[in-house]
Amino acid sequence: MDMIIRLESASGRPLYQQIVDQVKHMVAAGTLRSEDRLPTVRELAADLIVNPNTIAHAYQQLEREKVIETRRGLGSFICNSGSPLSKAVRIAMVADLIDRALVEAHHLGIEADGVRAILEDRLVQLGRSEEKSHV
Amino acid sequence: MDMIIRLESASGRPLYQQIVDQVKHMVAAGTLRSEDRLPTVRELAADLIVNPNTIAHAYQQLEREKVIETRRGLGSFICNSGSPLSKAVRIAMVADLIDRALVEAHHLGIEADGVRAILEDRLVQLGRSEEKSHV
Amino acid sequence: MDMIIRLESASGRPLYQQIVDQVKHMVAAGTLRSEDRLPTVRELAADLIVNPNTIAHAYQQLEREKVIETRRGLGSFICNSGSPLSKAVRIAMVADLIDRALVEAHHLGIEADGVRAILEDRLVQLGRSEEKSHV
Amino acid sequence: MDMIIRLESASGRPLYQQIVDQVKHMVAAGTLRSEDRLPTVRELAADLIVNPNTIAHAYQQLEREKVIETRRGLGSFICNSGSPLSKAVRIAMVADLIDRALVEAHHLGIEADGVRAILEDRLVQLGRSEEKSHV
DNA sequence: GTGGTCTAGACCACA
DNA sequence: GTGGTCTAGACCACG
Repeated sequence: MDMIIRLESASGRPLYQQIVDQVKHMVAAGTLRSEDRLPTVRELAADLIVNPNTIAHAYQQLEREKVIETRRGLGSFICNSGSPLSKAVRIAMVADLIDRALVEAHHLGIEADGVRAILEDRLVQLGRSEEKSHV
Repeated sequence: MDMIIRLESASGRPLYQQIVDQVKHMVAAGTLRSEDRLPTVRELAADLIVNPNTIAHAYQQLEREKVIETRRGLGSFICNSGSPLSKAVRIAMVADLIDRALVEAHHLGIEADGVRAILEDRLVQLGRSEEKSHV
Repeated sequence: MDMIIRLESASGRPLYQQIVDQVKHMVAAGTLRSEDRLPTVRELAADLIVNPNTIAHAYQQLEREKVIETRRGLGSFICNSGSPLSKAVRIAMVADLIDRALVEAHHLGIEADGVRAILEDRLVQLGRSEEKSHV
Repeated sequence: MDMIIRLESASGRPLYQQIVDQVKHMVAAGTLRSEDRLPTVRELAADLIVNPNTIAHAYQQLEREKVIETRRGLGSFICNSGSPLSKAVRIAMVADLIDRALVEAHHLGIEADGVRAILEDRLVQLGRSEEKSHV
């Protein structure tokens, strides 16, 4: 199975960050599971046609966030260990992201109920993408 | 009334982006309303003790997003936009931000109910800052 | 004032890690205080005769650990914000380091009281180096 | 009796180093005593499911540190060393490790009394693992 | 001028 | 063969 990552070099978002985002998304969606092995740094670099250092940077950030663990000489693997951050910090991080979504929603003319509906929809989508990957 | 903006030079988020965020936040909360006049670039630069270029950059972005309108020789004013984007596009933009929050929440060990609770909390916070502005 | 860092390229310990260690040591000892400005990446690179990327790597790690904060376009500054890690994790980290010291002490024939004495001595030294820097 | 070693492939710490640490820990705790025989390289490699080279590397380092002694054709044995280093050097080595713990503790917001408490706790833990080995 | 990102390519430790 | 470290040098966003 290939891990499918799609980079947009024009997006302004750093390449390594796009990789981090997409791996985290796949883990949250269940497409990648605990103990799954990621492509090696060199493989993914060749696949995405970017410098191996860029991939290494992304993998190191994923490891710092405890999304993956790297076993020397073997490769990198998804792990599901809990975040070492304090609960208050974790909630603040999510609250900040929710805040941004709410402000943006207001400017786009989407009210509270609309945001609630979108939230429920995305929760379902994230859950279902797991089933999709088994079809 | 002064427009109160608080910058964190350490947040990693660019200063101009923080200004954009906070102006949009104030509009979302009702602290700023259509036709309200913003401080001039120079005034705000002196107030926040930052480079005027930084303020100008922020105002330009706000104008691009149709949050404010600059009238030659008169200053910048909040305009009630009415987003020109289609409903589907607008929902997709908010859904994308919600998605990021959900992915992050998953990795921080915060489940669906936790995110719902945070959403309700932030909705209340946004509402309250509106009430404060009515005092 | 120069920030004095001494690298041993033969020590096996990565250069960037040696820089991180020494900055943290100086902060703990009071030689560097909140709001003190660090040399720029390029300055320190020229000073230590290493690649600027190596310094940048060290500074980024210090920022992740909330030892310094970097203000875009201005430089890096010592900050004294608390660790975002949960208390249990923080205690475990220190306990692990203490454990290593205890095991090493045993193999070197130093018993519990000896280690306690060394601890008290180092506590005093760390405190005093602050006074020394003011002479 | 088997020598129980538990490796964490995710810890970042090299496997061979973890083996060295744990053997030294067992000697410090009294679980292993002078003249005790260690498993052969092949036995331990099979037991831990790692490359024999890794075990050999660990044993070589233990021998360099005079923790074990390899007797041709007989195997490896714990030796009660008696470090050849001068007292001043030995104290300096432990002091350096304590220093690192203190610097880390400072940055994690753990004060002197907290470190003292952790030290006493770890001393008790080391002692208890010795008692367990007497059962 | 400041740090951040990315490329290219070398060397080393580890398994 | 795997990732980690370091060098060298380019380009860009930010202030």
